[in-house]
Amino acid sequence: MALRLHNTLSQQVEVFTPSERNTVRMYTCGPTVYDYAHIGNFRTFTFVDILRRCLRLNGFALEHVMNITDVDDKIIRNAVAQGKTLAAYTAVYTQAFLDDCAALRLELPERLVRATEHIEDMLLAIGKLGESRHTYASEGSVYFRIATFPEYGKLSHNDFRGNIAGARVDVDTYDKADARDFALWKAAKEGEPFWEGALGPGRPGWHIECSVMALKYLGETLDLHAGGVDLVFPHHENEIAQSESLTGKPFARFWVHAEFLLVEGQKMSKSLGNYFTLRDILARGYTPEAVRYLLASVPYRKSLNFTFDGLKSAGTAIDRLRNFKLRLETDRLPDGASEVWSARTASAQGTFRNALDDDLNTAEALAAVFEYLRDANTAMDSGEFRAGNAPAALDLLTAFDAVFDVLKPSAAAGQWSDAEIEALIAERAAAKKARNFARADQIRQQLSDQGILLEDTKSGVRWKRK
RNA sequence: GGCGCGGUAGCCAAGUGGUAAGGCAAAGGUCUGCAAAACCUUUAUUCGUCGGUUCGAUUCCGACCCGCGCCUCCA
Repeated sequence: MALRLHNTLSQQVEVFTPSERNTVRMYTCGPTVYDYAHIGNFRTFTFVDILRRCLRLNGFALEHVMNITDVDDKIIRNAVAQGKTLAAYTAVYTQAFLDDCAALRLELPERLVRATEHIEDMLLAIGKLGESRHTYASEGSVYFRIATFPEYGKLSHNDFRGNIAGARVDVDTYDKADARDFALWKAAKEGEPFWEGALGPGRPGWHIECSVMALKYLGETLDLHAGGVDLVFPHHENEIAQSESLTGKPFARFWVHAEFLLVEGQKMSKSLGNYFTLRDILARGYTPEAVRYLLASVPYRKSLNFTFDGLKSAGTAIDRLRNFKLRLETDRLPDGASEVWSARTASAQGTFRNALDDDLNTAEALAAVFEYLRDANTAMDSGEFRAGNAPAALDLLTAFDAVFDVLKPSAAAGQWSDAEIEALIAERAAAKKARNFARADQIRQQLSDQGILLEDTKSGVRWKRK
């Protein structure tokens, strides 16, 4: 079954394949590094990560570019207020973003690009757009003239031929010819950092950076472009207008957008006190894996209700998966292999993969794994599941973790070495044999204090870090 | 007002024109020196509301109600 994705352009779920050979050329919108990224941002970035992994699971190679927007109004405002250079200011939040991504196990794109390192490219592109009469200058700024791009609105499915009834209009509309026009180059204001160029002192508008960097590294027509739904309009619509005006070719074949995240059923906002960064959540004692699991478990096209209850239950679900894996690795199972279970495992793999292929239906993929897990546990209890079935079952978990990536615990909680732990376990076994349960429990407690949990099973003692 | 998404058990959530996956929570049970792990049973006659089509609708159509997003910077 081939991978299918919802394409915002067609508003349909379509079979996805790269246009050439086997490599997917994709671009996703990255963060504006004016502050720590919040949990809503990470919903989208987690979706992109899941998308990457599913593309790879389908045998595609990736050529993925993501931008870091390191120049914009807020950055300039904050940097100036703090008396820092743009570079010094954005370095802090860029690093914080990368750290957060690492904590959430988000793969980095093949190429991470910064807006400020492509100013020349942007100036060139704006110049070219000028030559083809897609731009006009006003009070030192340069704008893109939407009227020159008749297809404007094809992504957001808005019909802009009439008035924009009810739409609020930008305060600086007065220097634009049309409310829809957007800035390609913004004239520098007093005291602001700026770049010097053919267009006069200023800085690039937001939309142009994505077009320029995508075209530069990925060519005229991308296979896939992704981001959050809120970017559909105007950001991606504007990218299309610029890019297609430059190249005359379709900018991207697939546009894929992740829905919004709510917190406790409400939209996240600083005034409601439900605005969280990853750091805020980890500081409350939740693990990055639980956050990742929760963000990944709701299919990307459905808005995700982020709750602390949900985070807790994600943690419990992960524990159950880890326990299952540990059991597969440590239980002494009867020799041989059950044909029934060989078939059952293969079927679970198939269901898992098909669910992901179906527009990244992570909820259904998880259901396939849990259903299998429950039945396999039962079969292990009854002796029906045999040693020869374990490798395939572990393969299923490997496939699962290639996408969800939550099985390996993040923090090495215990300071003790494996050898020290094993020694204590041996001592406890001896104590138990001598029916010295007080000493046995003492050792259990001692290990527990170090974050080590012992489990007595039919196959012997096994331990894990909590 | 325009465009888009959604309303399924206590919470999260999948899904199909043929009679409701999965996770978490809760209760009871099995196993167990203790603990952990694991499993079993129970928890939606019902899928926002009202109509329509159909032998049959949660699933299709229409209307309405509610929530959310975008239309200005925004994941």
